[in-house]
Amino acid sequence: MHPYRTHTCGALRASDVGATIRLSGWVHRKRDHGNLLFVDLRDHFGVTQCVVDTESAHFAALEGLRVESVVTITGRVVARSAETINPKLGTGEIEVRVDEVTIQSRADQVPLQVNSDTDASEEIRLRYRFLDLRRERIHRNIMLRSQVIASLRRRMIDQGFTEFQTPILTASSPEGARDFLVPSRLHPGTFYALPQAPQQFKQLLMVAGFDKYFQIAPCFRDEDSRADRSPGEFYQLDFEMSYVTQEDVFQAIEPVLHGVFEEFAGWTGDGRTVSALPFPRIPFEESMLKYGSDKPDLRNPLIITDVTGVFAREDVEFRAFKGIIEKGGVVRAIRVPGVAARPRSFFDKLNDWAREQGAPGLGYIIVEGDAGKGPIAKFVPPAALGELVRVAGLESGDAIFFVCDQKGPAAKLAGQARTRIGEELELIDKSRFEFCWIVDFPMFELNEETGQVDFSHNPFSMPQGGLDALNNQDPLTIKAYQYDIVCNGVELSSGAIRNHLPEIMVRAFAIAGYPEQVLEERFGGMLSAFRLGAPPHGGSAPGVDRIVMLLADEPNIREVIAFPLNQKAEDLLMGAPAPVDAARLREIHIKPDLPKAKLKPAE
RNA sequence: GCGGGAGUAGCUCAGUUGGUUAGAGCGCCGGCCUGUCACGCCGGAGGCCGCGGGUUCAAGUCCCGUCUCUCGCGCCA
Repeated sequence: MHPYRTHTCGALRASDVGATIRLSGWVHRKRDHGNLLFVDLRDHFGVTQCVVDTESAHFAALEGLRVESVVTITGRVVARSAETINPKLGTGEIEVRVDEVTIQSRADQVPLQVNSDTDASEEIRLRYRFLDLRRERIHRNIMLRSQVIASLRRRMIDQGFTEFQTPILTASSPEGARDFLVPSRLHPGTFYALPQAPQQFKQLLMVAGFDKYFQIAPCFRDEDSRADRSPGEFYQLDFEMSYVTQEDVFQAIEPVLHGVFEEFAGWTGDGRTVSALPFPRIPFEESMLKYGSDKPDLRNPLIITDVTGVFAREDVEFRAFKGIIEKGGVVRAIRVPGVAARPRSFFDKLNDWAREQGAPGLGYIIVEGDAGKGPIAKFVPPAALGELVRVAGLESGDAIFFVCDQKGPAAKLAGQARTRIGEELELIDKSRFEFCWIVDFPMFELNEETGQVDFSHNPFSMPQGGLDALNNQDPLTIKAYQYDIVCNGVELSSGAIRNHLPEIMVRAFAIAGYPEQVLEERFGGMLSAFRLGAPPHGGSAPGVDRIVMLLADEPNIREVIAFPLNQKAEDLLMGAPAPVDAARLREIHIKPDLPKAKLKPAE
């Protein structure tokens, strides 16, 4: 017989009754009845109940074992009597009578409870991640992650993509985040950068003629974390295609994402559905207006409208808004159906929330019949109210909330209010995955601080209208072939049709204030490639961690990463980052210059 | 860098207006229990109340400082 096991802890069924078998696993839980002891033995595959009584020489050995110890149990499979069958367990029709016990590993008292839903603190969980990963929920998440990646890979290959590897030790890429740097030993004073994305390499692969590239690519960015953004490193389904239009890119990747979400929508067991193909394409401007965001959650039925015209009317004398409108501001409104009967506290709470966001408040009008009610209704005479009702599509019983500010901040606050109200009223249907493409991003934007025109996103996107637009159009009106894919308010990726023409690149960089020399210095490799025959190409890179997070229905990205860094980008289990010997530092020509307060003694 | 929340037993948390010896659940240790499956019952150990200072007759509780964790903003596709 195999020294460790003949079956896994999830395998035994009624048909195995009578067999002599061997199992190995962790002691999940013990139920000690004095002369009768039940041990739930757990491994990756499941749980099996093992039974031993005082007749057995092994009773004491098992009784004295703490949970999470590892044992090998040899015994006979017996059927459970009808009333002791456990339907919650796959192996619930049987149990194992213990004949022999080998203790493989004794566990001390555990710092977090593996067999319980009681949540431990983030710090404890990360310090003892190997224990945390034994727990059912996160164990399942990591398995989901593996299956999602396998599915993505299979679907990409089926679509005719080829998987490549690109360097980890490389030079800075143009993504705009802070690089992780690796000092060079052979070239004193110089550094590699870890890739923020394989951006330039995948474009070079297109120039090299490989046509359809993909990679489950590790990406590194030295930026602070968020609940949906892991610090340091993350994975993207990075892909790129040659001789494609924007629409070709959408049609290539949509079925992959749709397919994966369909495949795993049932993972949480609550009947989730995926929006139909093709996913809606929403221009950036429209998204900012209607949803107040470039990553709208389409499960939220609330829509924002522009009602600047109403408050600009001569018969409306609401000075607070008028003053802002005269300085070029706008009024955005959110129609919220059927909340007229809500208590005053509902409106006050939203007003307080808006103040916390730094706004003067969240004005509103409640529509009842032909009349408007609420603090600012008195400034809006019947004719103006009529226009408001028409513009915003109001019905009796609705409320309409107002945000007034300059265009950018107004859109943003209205978007936040839309989300807030949607959550408050539980309007967001958690059983849906709603995808959309956001298209026509602006190529340039005005830098608020410097007043200069700057790239608004990836500088390597192709401007719509090409060189002609760059030469003859107001830069701030030029759109790019740049797009994001969004699901349930989560930005899964951005992508673009790339700019493969050096003369357009030179002109675009000139508009953003970079002389040709800078372009040559930083991206000379790509430029020279584009001067030796480059195909038109484009692609995108959906975030794998976020896809898994959505499918696992987890609010935090760390729940779908086996060994995540904490919020301060530390690995508490491995002890990273850590100081290194002076000798190692000399070798790589580094002399630390530490701020005094941050000096920590090397342990 | 900035703002919100938190830090009390191995873990998760409660702790009233400042007032005896700081509690609960789970875990741990011991005892009882032959059909449990979150087994049950009895008993016990375990606390620098994050750390430092202050106010007070008296501080887990109030004040100041500081550290740590966490969520968000800035930053970042």
